[in-house]
Amino acid sequence: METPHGVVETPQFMPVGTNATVKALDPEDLREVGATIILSNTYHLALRPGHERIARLGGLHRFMAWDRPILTDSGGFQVVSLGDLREIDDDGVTFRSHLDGSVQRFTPEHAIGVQEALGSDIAVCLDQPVPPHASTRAAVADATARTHRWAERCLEAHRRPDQALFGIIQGGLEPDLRAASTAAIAGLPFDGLCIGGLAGDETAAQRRAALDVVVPLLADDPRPRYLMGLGSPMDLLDAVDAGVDLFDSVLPARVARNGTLWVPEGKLNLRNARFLDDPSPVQEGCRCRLCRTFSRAYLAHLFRANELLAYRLATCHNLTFTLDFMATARSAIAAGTFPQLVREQRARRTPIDPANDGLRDIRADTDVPQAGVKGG
RNA sequence: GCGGGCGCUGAGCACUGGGGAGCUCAGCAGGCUGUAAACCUGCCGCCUCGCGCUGUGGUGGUUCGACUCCACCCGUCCGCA
Repeated sequence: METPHGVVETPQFMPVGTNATVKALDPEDLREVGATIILSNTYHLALRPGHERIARLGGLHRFMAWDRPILTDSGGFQVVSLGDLREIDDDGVTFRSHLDGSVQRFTPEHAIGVQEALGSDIAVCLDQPVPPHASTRAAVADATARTHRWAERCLEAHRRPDQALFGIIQGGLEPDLRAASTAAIAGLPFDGLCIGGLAGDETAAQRRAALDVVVPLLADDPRPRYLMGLGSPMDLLDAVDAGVDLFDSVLPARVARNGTLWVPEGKLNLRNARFLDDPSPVQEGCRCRLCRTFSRAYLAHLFRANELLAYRLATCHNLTFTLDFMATARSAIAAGTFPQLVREQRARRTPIDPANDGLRDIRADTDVPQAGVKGG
């Protein structure tokens, strides 16, 4: 995928930097973990520090000192995540700011204007995502139709020729609505196609079923397919297998800040007492700055002491793990061994909760041979 | 020696003449998927896990009823001598 700030190999994962920062990391860290493109957020930056200010300061890339590609989310997700603070009508969304309670009006045109001011490589349409389970079919149909109308308005409003614009497919878990939404959005001259409304509380099987509706309809479509919000390794692999090119998620970074570290054998909660005397690295052989230098015992100590370094080191590790995992997938695709990789990884999925992220706690896994997914 | 404060839980602390295992921290686990998330949830006296048992320093007293009020003692802290 080519952008003004560089080429992005796919399938690819985008770390999330909502407030013009991937929490706890600086751009040098981001390069080191292997990020080639990151996501930032229209809604948050419009409220603070303000998109006009960022434009005056030279645009988002210069502002945050990140010279690689940036995709900006439209604020559509905040329609869901700030559910208590907003009202939707056909023209747009009225938010009560989560920062100061002030009233904020978001329309498709405004979302595009903000993103053009930010100067992201890829802008995204304002949409109305539907949580998979909390919605009736009528509500899904309604939100999806509105998303389509807004998509056309976003296209109409979009001016910058140096900025790509992605449309968003909705349709919930209803196969016919998904299919209709795919046709509607793919029928418009977007540069890429987002698949929204997943990565929520649906099961892995339900998500796969939805993807198996969308992707075949795009079989001859060269545009990138971007599943919004997906982030756990096994979920990513399933979605790549289904034919998705691009992902983003707060999960690896948030989970890291909250003490959970991903390793090939499972997940480690570094706040657990059992790591306090563990001199081994979080992941043997990992190239990240945590594993190169520090022990599990040290990281466990940092978390207990609420030391800021814990967040940086843990985030570096989980993002390295995730991005290397994607690199492994790309290599396997290039080598024609991707189906084997998928089989291998599926075999490792925990039998207790197949819908979980496929990472099992290694306490229950010490006698199981490792399949060994290693990136880099 | 005199005066005063305080005594239950790993620590700190609240409320209370009638139903007390209440809060914060620490501790022990779990969760987190287009970030209102360095956050949230559960547990945190004991057991056989049931709305079960025990528990407010000690001894007396007042009261129908005392963790609560009174007296003395013990411990501890502060002030004065």
